[in-house]
Amino acid sequence: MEEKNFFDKVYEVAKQIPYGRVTSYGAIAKYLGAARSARMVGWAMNNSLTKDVPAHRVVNRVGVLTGKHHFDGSNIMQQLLENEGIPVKENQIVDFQKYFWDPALEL
DNA sequence: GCGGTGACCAGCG
DNA sequence: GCGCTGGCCACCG
Repeated sequence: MEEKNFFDKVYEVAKQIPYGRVTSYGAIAKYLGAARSARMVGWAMNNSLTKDVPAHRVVNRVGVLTGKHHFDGSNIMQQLLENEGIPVKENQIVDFQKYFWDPALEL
């Protein structure tokens, strides 16, 4: 029961991302105990797009909206982040480290 | 049932 | 200092 798959864990963590905060694939992967599996985290986000998971709050380790291309429009991901008070410039989050939320650190 | 792929990250040359 | 390769697990064809 508690032993969910990697995907399910990613969904749970992504859902726990607080408002106005962002995290990285590596942070989630590391929290799950597999920092080297960050690739799969991104793939999980791809499936999370059809779920209630705020995938727009998840970016790479440098704060770049790598997955924006997977959203409906082109700047949808950026609009969502700015709507939460997170400044985004050139598909990159400004002061990313300031808004960075580490699940392994706060959970 | 098997092989390839995927929104990445970190180490090594 | 920069560039490339390896690694991890689940889903798609």
